[in-house]
Amino acid sequence: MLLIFPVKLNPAQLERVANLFRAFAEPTRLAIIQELKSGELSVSEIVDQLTTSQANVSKQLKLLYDAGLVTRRKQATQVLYGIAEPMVFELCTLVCDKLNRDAEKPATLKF
Amino acid sequence: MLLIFPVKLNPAQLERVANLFRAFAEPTRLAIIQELKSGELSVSEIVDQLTTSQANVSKQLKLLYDAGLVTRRKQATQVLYGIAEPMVFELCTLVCDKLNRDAEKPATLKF
DNA sequence: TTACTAAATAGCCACATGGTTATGTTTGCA
DNA sequence: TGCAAACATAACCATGTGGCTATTTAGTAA
Repeated sequence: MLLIFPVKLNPAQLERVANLFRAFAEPTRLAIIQELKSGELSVSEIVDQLTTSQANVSKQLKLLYDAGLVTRRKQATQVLYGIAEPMVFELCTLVCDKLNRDAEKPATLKF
Repeated sequence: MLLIFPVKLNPAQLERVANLFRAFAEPTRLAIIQELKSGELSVSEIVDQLTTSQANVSKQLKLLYDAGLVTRRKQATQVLYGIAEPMVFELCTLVCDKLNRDAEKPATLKF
């Protein structure tokens, strides 16, 4: 049952696609992804870089993990997380490029 | 102020990126995008293809329009919408590819 | 004008979820 | 044992929003 976008996806398939996009649809999770860009980090290392609680970071990491976007690896008392899919960066780059194109257009064009 | 993902985005920039992803994070909006894949459609043509109300389709189209993802063009009494960004298809393709890769792995791998 | 169609908007509700605080659970070390 | 550190989880709250129905607005035709 291949999911090929040029072909119409059924509701269940659309739901799965939407769920994956939803993982990227929160600033905190994007911030976590950014931190993991240069390699694995422990939960507390991530917490130190963000401005939210440890509980929230763990919660969002679980969501990213369940979505298959990050890897999880125990090392002594720590848990190291990393990016599981290079696709993650492609997605973010595409979106950033789009936002940059928009920013180049003068907003006052509409009169 | 270029948004380059390899560089750390500030909170406001992350918010903008998240907002764009959020536009893709609902099955109904993805279904609309799917319908527009092969070209412009009027609102009622879209409504005919989906299983939701005209009011909801208009609402979601406005959201997509505000996000800069679709174009809007009046023609007589109708309003034609189309895809504004080829990037839209690239994003959906990347996500579908990822889901396909996941589907190929036997789910019973975890024991 | 009146009537009809197309689309947008308003108001409302139910649900999902990001964030918090508090508590568990596991591991390493004194 | 006991304690502390690192994460995970639970319970809760406030907010956002997808969807609905009802209404409004705009364009067309009679």
